[in-house]
Amino acid sequence: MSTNKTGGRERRRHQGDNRVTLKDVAREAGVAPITVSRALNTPENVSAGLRERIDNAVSALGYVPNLIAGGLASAGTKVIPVVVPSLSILTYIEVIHGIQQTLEPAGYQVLLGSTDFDLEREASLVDTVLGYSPSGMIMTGLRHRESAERRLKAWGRPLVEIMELGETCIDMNIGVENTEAGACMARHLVEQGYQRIAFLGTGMAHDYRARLRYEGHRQALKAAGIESDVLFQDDQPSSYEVGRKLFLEALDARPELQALHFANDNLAAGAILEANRIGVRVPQDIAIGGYLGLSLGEHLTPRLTTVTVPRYEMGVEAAKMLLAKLEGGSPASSRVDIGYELKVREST
Amino acid sequence: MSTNKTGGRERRRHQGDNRVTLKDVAREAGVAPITVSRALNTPENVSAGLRERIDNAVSALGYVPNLIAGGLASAGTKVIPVVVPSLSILTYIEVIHGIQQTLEPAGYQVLLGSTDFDLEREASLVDTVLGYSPSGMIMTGLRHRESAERRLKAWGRPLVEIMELGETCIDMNIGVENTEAGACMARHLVEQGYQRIAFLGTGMAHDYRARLRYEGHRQALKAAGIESDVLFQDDQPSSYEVGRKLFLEALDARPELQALHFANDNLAAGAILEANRIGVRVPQDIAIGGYLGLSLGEHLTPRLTTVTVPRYEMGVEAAKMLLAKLEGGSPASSRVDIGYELKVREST
DNA sequence: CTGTTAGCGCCTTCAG
DNA sequence: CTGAAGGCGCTAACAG
Repeated sequence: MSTNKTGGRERRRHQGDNRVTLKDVAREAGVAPITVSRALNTPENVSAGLRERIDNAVSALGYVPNLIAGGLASAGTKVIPVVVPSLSILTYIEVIHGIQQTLEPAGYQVLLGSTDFDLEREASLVDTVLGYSPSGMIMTGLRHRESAERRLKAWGRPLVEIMELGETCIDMNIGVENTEAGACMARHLVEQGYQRIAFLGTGMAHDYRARLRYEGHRQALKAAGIESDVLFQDDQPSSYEVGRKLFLEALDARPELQALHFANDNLAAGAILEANRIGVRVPQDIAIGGYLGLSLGEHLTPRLTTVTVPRYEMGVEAAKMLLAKLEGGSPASSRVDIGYELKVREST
Repeated sequence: MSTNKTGGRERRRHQGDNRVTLKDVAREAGVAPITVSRALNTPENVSAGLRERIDNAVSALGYVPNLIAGGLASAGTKVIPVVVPSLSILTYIEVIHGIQQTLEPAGYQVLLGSTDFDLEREASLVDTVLGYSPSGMIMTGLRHRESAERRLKAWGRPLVEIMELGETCIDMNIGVENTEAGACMARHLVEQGYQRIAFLGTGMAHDYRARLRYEGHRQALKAAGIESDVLFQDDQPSSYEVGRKLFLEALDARPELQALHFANDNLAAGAILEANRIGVRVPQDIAIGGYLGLSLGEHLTPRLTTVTVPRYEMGVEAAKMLLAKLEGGSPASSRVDIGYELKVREST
């Protein structure tokens, strides 16, 4: 059945290497391999007749391009590494979701990388993923190891740094002003008349964006002439459980507290749920504010006051910026402030 | 500064193609390229002296391997595509997290793919990701398009199908018996003495695993001689909001209902939160059961009775099965039942 | 233990 | 619009 009349000694080295190649298609269609390549990648450069013959051959043989070979030859794969600090934090998941939903229809695949908030691992991850000759890349935050930053700059392809906003970025930047967002909630609490206010966070030793929000919180309280150093923190990843613990701890240690500013909605939700359980009234006994805008917040009783950040949209926009640059043009802007919004609900 | 004394006409075709290659390292260390390759991949096959010279050259030049070239030459990249139906559903996220945490330390990267529950897209996604010559792959569910299944079988490398358990799989399988899990909760509700029981789900038209749980629910009720067709459903993705809507709808349409069996904890949580808000007592006025074991369930008042599935662990195990096979051996078992557990809490 | 040789499958360049 | 030649960077196979 095979057309293998010419000696049949072609060495097939790798196991399972029975895949149909461009060459097979070319033979079937009676054209040169390069013509098949063109018919697939730039059909407008191939006559209609050949195009059809080639398309037929492709589906007859069930040809699927080897993207690795293509990537090697053209020095770039349609892979976009997305490096985030954690996959257990909903925020990053939602951003990734936005990125993926935007990139996949454009023919790009997301290569996932997680650093666990460790810049050293981030640097080595950068080395690894650059090894896949990606066309572009998305990273979290603006602070990186010197070595990673150098590598990325030398690489010179489209790169979007997300979640945070800064004066200088490697290539493109989209995010929010964490300091301002933290200050925003703090000011709101002050305006509501609360005086004894605490900040409650977790993993702040490595999550510097949370630290920035705390910094904003402190500045705002200081500006209002209020004690600004009441801080409760923990090391574990954010969860309802940690929020609950922090809440009980604060209640116990500083019963005079009037308002709690949580570093994120997971913690704040854990606190409200515990308040429900033990009969602490929010906000009458104590007010609670969060950060993020998780949908859960709207379903709690009382509904959670929070500073929302459009996370899914941030992912979408980051991907669009990348695509714009990948497809030749330059993005509308290489630095976009995705913004945040104070949602005053019932918990403050 | 450069050592480019030999004519300097080497053609560098691609933009930005100033990367250090294996050849550069070889020249620097005064050995053949293959020796560098070996020093990096199988150091035990290179003498200590050369190894050191090579390591020095590598760091002096800042060499980073081109994984694409390596992948082409050795017919396999250290990329593992993970294909899931959705990135907006926490379940899959947690599984992915487990997979990623297990694969990354072993030197593999996760390539993300999402099908939106569309088997047609799944099939084309399979074609695409196979183009990256992955070493192995993880897919969701046991039902695929004929074309995808054929392709995957012909591919012949390690593949784990997750989330569901079945008689026949392509290569390896880990998951739970959805039908039994559904029956388990239904039986529990009957044992608690509830007679008028409804099932409430969403997206069941495309999510056949949810349909299987409903099927189990029906069988269990039928076996107990109870009306088993009370079903409320919706098309949107699961969310607290949809759970809330379904809950109100059921309350309104069938006030005689005594227990609600939700297709997942997101929906069930939405219902409990709404019950809290409108003053419906759970379980006194109506009982509520879920499926998954989301951590939120333990923090609600009342705490949610649910059938838990170890999602993170399933990801870890799936990755381990894959690694076992990739690293030559064969996994302990190629079909593992990760199990589920009925957690009776306060909501039933 | 080290090197030589010959590709992996595709795409870039340059000719026709 | 189509084709021939050569190479992307690395590694498998086979010597020494």
